[in-house]
Amino acid sequence: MAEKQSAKSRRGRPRQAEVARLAGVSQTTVSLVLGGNKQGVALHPDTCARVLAAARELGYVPDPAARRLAAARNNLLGVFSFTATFPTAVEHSYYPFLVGVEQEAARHGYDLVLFTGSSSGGAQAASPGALERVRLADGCLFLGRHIPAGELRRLVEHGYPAVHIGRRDELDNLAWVGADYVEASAEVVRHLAALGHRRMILVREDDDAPASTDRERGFREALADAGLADAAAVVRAADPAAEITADWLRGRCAEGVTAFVAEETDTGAAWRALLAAVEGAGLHAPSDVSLALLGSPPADLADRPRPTGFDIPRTELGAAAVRALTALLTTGETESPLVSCAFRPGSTAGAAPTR
Amino acid sequence: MAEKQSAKSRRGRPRQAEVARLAGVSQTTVSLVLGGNKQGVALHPDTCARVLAAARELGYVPDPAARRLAAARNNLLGVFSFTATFPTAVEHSYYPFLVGVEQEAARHGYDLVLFTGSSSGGAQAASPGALERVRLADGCLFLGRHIPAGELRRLVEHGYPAVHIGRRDELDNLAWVGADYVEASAEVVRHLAALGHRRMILVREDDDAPASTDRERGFREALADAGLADAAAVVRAADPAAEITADWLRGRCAEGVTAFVAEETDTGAAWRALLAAVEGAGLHAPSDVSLALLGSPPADLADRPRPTGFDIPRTELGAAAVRALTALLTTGETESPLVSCAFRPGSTAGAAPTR
DNA sequence: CCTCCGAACTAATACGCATTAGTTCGCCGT
DNA sequence: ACGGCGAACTAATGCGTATTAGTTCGGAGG
Repeated sequence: MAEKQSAKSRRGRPRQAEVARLAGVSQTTVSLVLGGNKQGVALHPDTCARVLAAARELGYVPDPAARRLAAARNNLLGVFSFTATFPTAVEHSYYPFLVGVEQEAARHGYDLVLFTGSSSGGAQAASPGALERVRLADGCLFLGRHIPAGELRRLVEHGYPAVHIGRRDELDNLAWVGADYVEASAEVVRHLAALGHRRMILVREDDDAPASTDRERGFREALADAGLADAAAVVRAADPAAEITADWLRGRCAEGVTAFVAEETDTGAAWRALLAAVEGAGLHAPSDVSLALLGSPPADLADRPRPTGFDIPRTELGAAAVRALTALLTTGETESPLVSCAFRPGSTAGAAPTR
Repeated sequence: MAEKQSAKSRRGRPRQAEVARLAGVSQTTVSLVLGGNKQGVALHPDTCARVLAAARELGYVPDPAARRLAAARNNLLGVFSFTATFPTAVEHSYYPFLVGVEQEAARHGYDLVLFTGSSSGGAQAASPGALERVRLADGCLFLGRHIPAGELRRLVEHGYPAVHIGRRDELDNLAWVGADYVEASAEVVRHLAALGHRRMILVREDDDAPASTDRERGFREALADAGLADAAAVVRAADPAAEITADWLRGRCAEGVTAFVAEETDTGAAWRALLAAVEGAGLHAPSDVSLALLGSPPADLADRPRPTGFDIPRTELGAAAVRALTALLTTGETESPLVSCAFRPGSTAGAAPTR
C-alpha cells in the first residue's frame, strides 16, 4: 500500500503523466493538446477529447514553475511593492491600483502573483536577490518609490519584463505608466483663470519628486498660456502647517491673490494648512477665496466640501500598467504612457471677487 | 562568432554550471555551497571560498522557477474569493483580511496568488472548474459565502489543502478559521447585564447563516447564565427597516425592555433600523435606552458614536487562516481555530434607567 | 603491502513541462 | 510488391537546481 511519492509529496496534484495514463496516451500528447498544439502536430479529434476529459476529471492544472523553467510562459503576472501591498494604514494603500491591475489581468487571461516583498515580519527585506523571486512570473509590476534601483536595473538589463507604476525616468529602458500631472494641473489653472482669477499661488512641498515638479510645470505653463505668467507664484513649504498661516494668507490676498492651489501629498499637509489658514483668517471658500487641490483629498477630509481639482485615475493606471506589461511580453515594445487625470469641479473654487 | 545558447538565450544570466566552471568545481558543489550544505557533505573551506567568489564575480542569482521545481513546492498560497472582481472600496470588509494574509504569508515565506471568480481569462466566472485553477498554488484560502460547495468538496477530497475564512461545518474535512461570535456576543450581554439591564432584545435577520445563529446562541446563553433566561427575546426581521419602527420600539420599552442588540450584517440594516427607531421615538442612547451591535458598524456610520459591541478581528483572522494553511502543508494537521473578538465599550450602552 | 576509512568531491537523477526528432501504420500509386 | 507519404502519435531531451548515490585519493592500521 505504500504509495509512491507521486501521491504523497505532491498531495495528489496531478501531472501531465497521470492525465496521459488515464487517457491512454503519452505525456507528450497531453502537453500538445493542453498547450493548444501550436506546433501543428497532427492530432486526432477523439484523442484531444479524451485528453481534455481526463485532464478535467483529475483537475489538472499545470505547474507554473515547470512551465516557466521549460522556457514557456506561466500566464502569471507579478506585483511587487516594497512596502506591504495591503498596509494597515489605509491612507496610502495600493488597493485602488490593484483593482485595475486585477481587472485588466483577468481580461488578458493572466493570474496575479503578489510578491510579499518586504511586508513587515518577512525575512530580510533588503536581502540581495529579494527582487529575483519575481522571475517566477512572466513579467512584473512594481509600485512604491522605495524599490531598490540596483536590483531593478539588473532585472531590466537582463531582459526581464517590468513595468513601474509611477513615472521613473532614472532607469533607462524601464517601462512605466504615470499620471499626466502637467496637463491635469494646467486644466485646473485654466478653470481658475476662466473664473476670473488673475493672481494665484501654488503651495508645494519642498522636494523634487516628479509628481511635484510636474504639477508645478503644468501650473506655470497654463498661467503663461493665459498671459498671466508674471502672476505665477510658487511657495515651497517644508512645513506647511507652520508657514501657511492665516496671516500669510491675508498678506497674499492683500496683494491681489484670489486663488490658492495645493499639491497632493501623502499626508495632505499642504491642503490641510490651506484650509486651516482660510478658516483662521475668517474667510470662506469659494466666496472669499478660491481653493484647488492638485489631486485627491486625504480620506479623513472626505466629508469636507469636495475640493476643486483632479482625481488621479489609480484604477485606470493599474489597468494601463498591465497593458504595458502585456505589450512588453507579446511584442517586446516598451511603452510608457501617460494617463489623463479627471477634472473634479468640486466646490472650493468660484468666480474671482470683483474688486 | 555564432555564440552558443549560453550567451544568447539567457542574456548572460549565469547559472550554477558557469559558476562551477569558473571555480573549477562541479555544479553539485556549487549547489551545495550556495545552498548552505544542509545535507552535511564534507567541503573544504577553500573550495567554498572559491565558489562564493566565483558566484559573486558572475553575479549569480538562483532561478526561482528551477528552485521551486526541484523543491516540488512553489511557495505559493492562493487566495480565492468568488466576487467577480476585487471590491472597489477600500473600506470593504474584504480588505482587512488581506492585510493579515499578506503579513502572515510573508512571515512564512510564501507569495500569494490572487484568484477571483472571473480571472479565468474573462471566461464565465461560474464555469465548472473555475476552482480547479487554484491548484496552481500549494494551498488556498477561500473567502466569501458563495463559494460553490460541490467544487470545494472535490478539491478537499482530493487532498488539496484548503482553508476557509469563516466557519463552514457542512463540509467534512474542510479546515476553517472563524470568529468566536458565541463568546463575543455573550460578553456583550454580560456587559449589559452588569449595567443593570434585565430585559433585552436581539434583532437579527431572517436567515440561518452560522454567523447569525452563533450570535443568537451567545446571546441566549449569556442571558441564561445571568438568570435572565425568560427575559430573552429574539426578533427575526426579514426587512428590518419596515419592522423595527419607532412605534415598535416604544412598545417594547413599555414592556420593560431597556436594551436592544443588533447583529452585524453586510448592509447593517438591523443596526440602521434600530438607530432610526430610537431617533424616531425621540429617545436617546444611552440615557433612555441602551444599544449594542454584535460586530462593527458600516463604514458610512463611522462618524456616529461608536456602538457598544465587539470588533471582528479580520486581520487576525487572515493571519490565522494562513497559519492553518501552512500547518496543513507542513504537518498535514487540519485545525480550525476560533479567534476571539475584541469587546468594544463604545458609547451606546449605559446603566439601565431605574424605573 | 594490502585494506579500510574518511575527507572531498562528482555523476546521475528527479522535478514537470515543452519541444524536436523521430517511429509506426495504413494506404495510394505504379 | 515495394517505395513513398502523410496522419497520428511517442521517445528523448533540455530548462536550472537539489539531492542521493557513488568515486577518488591519501593516509592510518594490521
